[in-house]
Amino acid sequence: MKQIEAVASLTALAHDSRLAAFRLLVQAGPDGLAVGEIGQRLKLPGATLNSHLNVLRRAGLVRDTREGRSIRCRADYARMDALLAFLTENCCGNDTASCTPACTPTRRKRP
Amino acid sequence: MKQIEAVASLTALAHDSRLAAFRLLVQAGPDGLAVGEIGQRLKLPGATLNSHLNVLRRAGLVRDTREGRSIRCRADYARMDALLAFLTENCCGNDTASCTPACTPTRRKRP
DNA sequence: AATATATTTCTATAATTCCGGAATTATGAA
DNA sequence: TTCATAATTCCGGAATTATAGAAATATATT
Repeated sequence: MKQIEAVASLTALAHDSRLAAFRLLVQAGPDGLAVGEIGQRLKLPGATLNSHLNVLRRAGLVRDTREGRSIRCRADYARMDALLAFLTENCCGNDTASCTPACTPTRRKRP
Repeated sequence: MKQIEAVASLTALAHDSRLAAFRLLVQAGPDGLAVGEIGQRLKLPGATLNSHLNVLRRAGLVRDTREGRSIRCRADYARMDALLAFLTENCCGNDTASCTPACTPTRRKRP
């Protein structure tokens, strides 16, 4: 991931409503949520929500597909992971001695 | 980590110069870098750099200690990790079946 | 076709952030 | 104390972003 893309992603997430919307989608999983559903949960006017979703879309963090007259949004996990990797890239100059446990994130357990 | 803290951290990182500075510190490791050193590497005027560092400090992502007339900055790894954890929290509703490998970030291996 | 629902685009106002020169503060050296 | 270096604060104009009403578009239903 390029720095310019990382900044776009971080900018997209750096807002109360957008971060809330993105986390809803992350937690919703592969099924995602319809735009209207997000709006109901966050209690946002349509135009406001849409402009925020557009920021997340441009950043590549949210994808969507039309389903009838609804539009279903999903978090792009690969994009999110690329962003997290970018932040910790070459942490401590890859000197594992000084890097652990200092900058080793506590990660979810793999099943 | 609270949402409001996450937004502050993301806002801090959502800028070209600030992200570059933070990554320099992440990669520098426990020794960190002096303010002036960061300024030289990023070629930023003092006032500009300082205002950016203040944003990172307020967000809790950068700590510093005075050393003589220099001030040495360090990335706060715990804070960074908390932010990454916040983003992926309860991913896919913790349904590991749908969550792997979709939203399992590839992170650095533990040594 | 006519109507209802879902979402988006357009638009304007309000609010916030960015930048860096100049002045100021802090520390160490002569 | 005087001087030099390092870093910070102050300030205000320029640029960007946020918000949401109204109008427009897309799809489904009758």
